[in-house]
Amino acid sequence: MSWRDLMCGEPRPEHVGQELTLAGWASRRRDHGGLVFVDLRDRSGVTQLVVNPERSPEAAALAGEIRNEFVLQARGELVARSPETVNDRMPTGAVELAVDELTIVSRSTPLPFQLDEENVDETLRLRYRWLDLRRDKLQRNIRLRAQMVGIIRRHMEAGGFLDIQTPILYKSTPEGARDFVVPSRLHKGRFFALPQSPQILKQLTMIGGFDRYYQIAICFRDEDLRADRVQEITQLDVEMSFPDREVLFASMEEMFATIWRECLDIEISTPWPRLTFAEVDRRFGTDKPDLRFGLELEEATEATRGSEFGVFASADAVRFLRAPRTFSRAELATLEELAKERGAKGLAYVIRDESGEVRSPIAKFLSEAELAALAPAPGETLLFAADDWDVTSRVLGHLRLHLGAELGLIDESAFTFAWVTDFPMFEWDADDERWSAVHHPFTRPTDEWRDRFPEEPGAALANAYDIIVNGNELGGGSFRIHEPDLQARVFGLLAMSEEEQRAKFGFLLDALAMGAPPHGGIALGIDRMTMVLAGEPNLRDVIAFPKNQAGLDPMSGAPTGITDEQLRELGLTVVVEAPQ
RNA sequence: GGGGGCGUAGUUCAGUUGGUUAGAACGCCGGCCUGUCACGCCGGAGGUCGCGGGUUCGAGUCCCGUCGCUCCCGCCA
Repeated sequence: MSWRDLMCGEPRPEHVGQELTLAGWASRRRDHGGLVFVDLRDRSGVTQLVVNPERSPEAAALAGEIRNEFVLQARGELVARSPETVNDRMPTGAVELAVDELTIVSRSTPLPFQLDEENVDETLRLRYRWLDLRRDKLQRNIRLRAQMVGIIRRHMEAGGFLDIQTPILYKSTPEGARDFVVPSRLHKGRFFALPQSPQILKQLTMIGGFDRYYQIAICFRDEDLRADRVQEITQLDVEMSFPDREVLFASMEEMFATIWRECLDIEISTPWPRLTFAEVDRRFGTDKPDLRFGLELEEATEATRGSEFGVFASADAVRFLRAPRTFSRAELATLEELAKERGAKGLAYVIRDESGEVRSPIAKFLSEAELAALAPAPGETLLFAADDWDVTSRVLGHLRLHLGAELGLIDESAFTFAWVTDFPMFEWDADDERWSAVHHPFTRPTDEWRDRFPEEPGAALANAYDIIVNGNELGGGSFRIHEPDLQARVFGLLAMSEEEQRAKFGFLLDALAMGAPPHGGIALGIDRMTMVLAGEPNLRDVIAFPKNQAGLDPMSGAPTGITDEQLRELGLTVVVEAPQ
């Protein structure tokens, strides 16, 4: 006898009259004393079993023992339900299995939480993840992810990209995020690092002659977590030799269009808009703007240069949002809190109410000319940030998102993709008093800046790009440096001595010196893509076995201590006592 | 490293200005029930109110500390 003839979600009227065996979990039992109904569930759906003592006394006797999440196998005849008992809410609601033979394959202890309960404490869900995974939402998310990965692989293979694996045990490059390190038993006192990205290795595959590479790679970063950030992320890593930006962009756009079409039945329009970093920073105050709504930042630095309001007159930048309504005192206080959270010292505002009256604590400082330049229309509120440019971007960019949601400006059904290009090469690290790479130190400057980036590092632009959608960054990439002298100059600007360059990246410089083709690529976050695709606010709900926000696994207890014997073998001493 | 929120039955929650024996729903256990589909009805068990200390005649409730989770800031080339 076969294990089952159909999945639980499959029986339809055309199967009526067939003898079938179904197997799955008892998601619900309704015991009428005589008749017993069981909702039998597997990954495909649910079919109702009817156990009738007149049809099978043995099955009826056993049915009384069924509890939630028992695994059952049932053989019987698929019958049509009488019209008044058809359940329109389920796909299999017109039929049911009249059970002749029932087997309790596997029993379950009472569950720590119910599978149809919402808002169950996440720690509990993670501890019993095998149960959590049976819930509809997790089933849907994990399946969606697998479907998406399948599409990605087919797309990359069709484009001639070769799937090449790179090592998980690799070299620590303490630049950027903190490394996860792994001690070496064979070489005591030495450590591998888990890759933060296969960046250098994929460049080496180009130098190694595979001119199109892709990999679905796991990358590790030992940093604190967030709802949308975990320590091990899965990314689609792509690299090509003799790269053509149009080819790469078009390929990615087509891939996303296919994913959205096949997974959501949604057509996304291509090609996507391309915006420079300078433009999105100016208009939206962020490098990953949500383009589903307007409410763009406006600038008043010049208009208020001579203002009697000292804060405006002396600030590097005075910028504002023009919100299409008025706010109460309490609402303004909330907005000011949000602004201060992002580093603002305060939040000045100008309200012109419907009657044309201007209400503002700073109105008395503003001249007629200044007010005229700002031009608040009746029913509008202007919200100001005055500080250095980056602070005004951060504050107003954040307020813009808050107001977009609050004022209902966002079309929740829309997916607005875009490319952001021309990122700065470098940013000044005030703590370390040196330049650091915005993207990574292998990123190529634009042709315009190729030879003169050291003259004005803060203004130099990189040939780098990000994919954004609805305020999320899904990934980014760049063209890389393939000339050893240019690479050494960039390392040099990053305050890396020649010895340091040799120690950390000597092998890359050597490789670049032996016939490196021009190359470039992109990396996309699979987890975040799934999150956007599934409409999930929490990254952990699109990962089968995630860790919690503290980076712990409540299911297995990892990370755990290791035995003294293991420590001895590794040549390690632990100086911190692990808590119980 | 810092800030906000939460912590009461197996689960999700309620619990008034501090006041009798801490409640509800679901789940669990027992019983009844042949057309339910969140089945229904009757009965029952189940609590160190996260933990420690304090104030008080009296603390789930107020105060202090601590632990855990979660969200955010820093951090994440």
